[in-house]
Amino acid sequence: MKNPEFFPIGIGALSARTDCKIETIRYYERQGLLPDPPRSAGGHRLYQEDHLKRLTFIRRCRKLGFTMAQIRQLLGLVDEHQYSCQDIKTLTMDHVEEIREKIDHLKRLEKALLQMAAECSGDSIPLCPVIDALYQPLEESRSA
Amino acid sequence: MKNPEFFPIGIGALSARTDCKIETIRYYERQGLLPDPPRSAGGHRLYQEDHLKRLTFIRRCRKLGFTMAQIRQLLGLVDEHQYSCQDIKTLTMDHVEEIREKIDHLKRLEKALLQMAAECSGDSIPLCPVIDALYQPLEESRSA
DNA sequence: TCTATTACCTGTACTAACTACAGATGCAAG
DNA sequence: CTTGCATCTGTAGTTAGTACAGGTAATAGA
Repeated sequence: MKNPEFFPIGIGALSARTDCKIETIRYYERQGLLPDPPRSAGGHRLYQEDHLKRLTFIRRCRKLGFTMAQIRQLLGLVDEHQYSCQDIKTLTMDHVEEIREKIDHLKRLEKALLQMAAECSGDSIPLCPVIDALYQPLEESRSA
Repeated sequence: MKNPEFFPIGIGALSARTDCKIETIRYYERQGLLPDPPRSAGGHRLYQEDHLKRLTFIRRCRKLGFTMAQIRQLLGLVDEHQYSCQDIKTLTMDHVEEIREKIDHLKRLEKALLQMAAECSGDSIPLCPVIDALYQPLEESRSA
């Protein structure tokens, strides 16, 4: 047993166990991703194991790059007990497609920057083909 | 001549020529990337060719993924007439490095998602290894 | 039991890079 | 002169949180 602590736990303990800041937990609650937990007499949030699991799920999805809207969708399916493996796979592969597009885009940027930098002499003179290229009008892309 | 229009031009014309929304132009002005232009008697902004060039520069940098802070730095060098080719090359290659890190990160996400999705049967049963994996506690990453 | 120290509470404002709107004018053509 | 588009200012919204300020709750030690 790594954590010999018992439920319910406070927001601080939940934060420590999920690598999620306290403010972020309250933020997820406001956004409706986490249910409002019961409170102590004094108004402190008291969390059960279900909350821990759900927050773990949310955090892992975020680390995988899902947006909060996508997580909301995933949680919606799970909450309704209406999801099928196919649904989840579809959402996952949609997300993979988005990631691939981002990778493509970044690779194109990298290429363009490297091409410009390759023309730099590296001299200390106050003229630079990069600056030149960036200043050219939009319609024609600097004909050598 | 594609645009037989003469300076000074209004913000709408500048917007059309730079593929940059009017609100964005005003935003750049507030942020200090574009100098405050002279105004007409009634308070409308009047732009000269210098503004067009500078905005073109800013937009091109943004399309290449530079942040506004980085653009501010580039423009600072240019404005002071103190930049050298080496300075620009350094800034450019720093940015390339950031892009490479983003690509790496996205590739890792893609891999993780594909691994999870590969375990999906695609059946319509309400159980899914993806959901399973996402719900597992943080410390141990689901030992098969 | 008193007190000191955490832990936690709400509410607001900030981040980046815009976008969108409301409500009031300016300007140019017919 | 009026119509209608262009432009003006100022504010609020977007994403996914973070960072306070100012106050109360819970707890540990004396």
